[in-house]
Amino acid sequence: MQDHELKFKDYLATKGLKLTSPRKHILDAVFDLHEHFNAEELYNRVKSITSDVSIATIYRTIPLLVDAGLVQQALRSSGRDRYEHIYGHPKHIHWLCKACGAIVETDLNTLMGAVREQASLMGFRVQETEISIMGLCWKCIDNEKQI
Amino acid sequence: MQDHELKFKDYLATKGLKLTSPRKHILDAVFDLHEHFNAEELYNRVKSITSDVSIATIYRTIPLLVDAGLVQQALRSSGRDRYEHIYGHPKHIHWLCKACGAIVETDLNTLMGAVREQASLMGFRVQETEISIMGLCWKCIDNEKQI
DNA sequence: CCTTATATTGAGAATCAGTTGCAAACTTAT
DNA sequence: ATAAGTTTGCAACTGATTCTCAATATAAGG
Ligand SMILES: [Mn+2]
Ligand SMILES: [Mn+2]
Ligand SMILES: [Zn+2]
Ligand SMILES: [Zn+2]
Repeated sequence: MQDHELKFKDYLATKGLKLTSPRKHILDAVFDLHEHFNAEELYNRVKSITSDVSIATIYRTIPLLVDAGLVQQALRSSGRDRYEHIYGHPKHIHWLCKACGAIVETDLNTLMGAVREQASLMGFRVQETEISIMGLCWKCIDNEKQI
Repeated sequence: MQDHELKFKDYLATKGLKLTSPRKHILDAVFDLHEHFNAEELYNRVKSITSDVSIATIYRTIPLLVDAGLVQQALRSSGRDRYEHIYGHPKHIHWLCKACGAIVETDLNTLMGAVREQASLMGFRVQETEISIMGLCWKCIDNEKQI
């Protein structure tokens, strides 16, 4: 059994819930997917493996995965909530290019020092940070110059 | 005429649009309101001054204000898009307490140095930054201790 | 003023992501 | 096997936002 499967099972146990087959398939799909995803994309991914799911169960399972610390919300895009798996991944910053839509991720560590400093100053206990920076990626800046 | 009204009018002019009475009332309400607001809250605020608006016009005007650089999206909360006026305000970080829902704002400058450094390393041209930090405020940490 | 072209508005209908009620199917513990 | 509690798919629902459309308003030109 994989690490994240164990963690999900443990989490479910503490809530008196069970690791069922649909939940297992959803979990697998989430960790197979190395991009941000929305509920429907996740649904399609799971369906391509097994018919053993409904979109309702997708919507019901995502909050469980988030609460278990396996998934976090990512940048909402075109009116839909998006997510990404995080267990075993370092926290990161999202850089969104407004021209081409590319999302680049970078490490959060350098910024976290500054965040922690400000947090301790105001007595705030940080649980989650979401840092999104929008602008232009180097490719789109290059294109712009050529015009 | 106030500064932001001029700016809105200029923006509208460049788009061949007009500064009408409903738009003026909405703009005023936005800059009277010194908190984050959603469409309905803004609607109620405008209605308390004049009956000269509909919720449809609120929804139609918000994107104009955003595009004009007078308003920006803030943390979405309980399924509704939230906004805040920004013209003349420094960019800031949002600290959201997950226990009591309080939103504290702090200056962005200390963090911006680190952001810029990382940006120049990757050749990214920053246009907007959204930094949201979720956790517990000092009041809620205090309460927790007493339990 | 009058005319015309264009922009704007409110009202209500439509959309659509996400949620929920429910009855059938499962699980797990007696 | 029985009972108690959990899960699921389906379809109906919800509610924020968007869209349609007919009626008004606006601005420019004559
Ligand atoms: Mn990511
Ligand atoms: Mn703010
Ligand atoms: Zn780009
Ligand atoms: Zn608090």
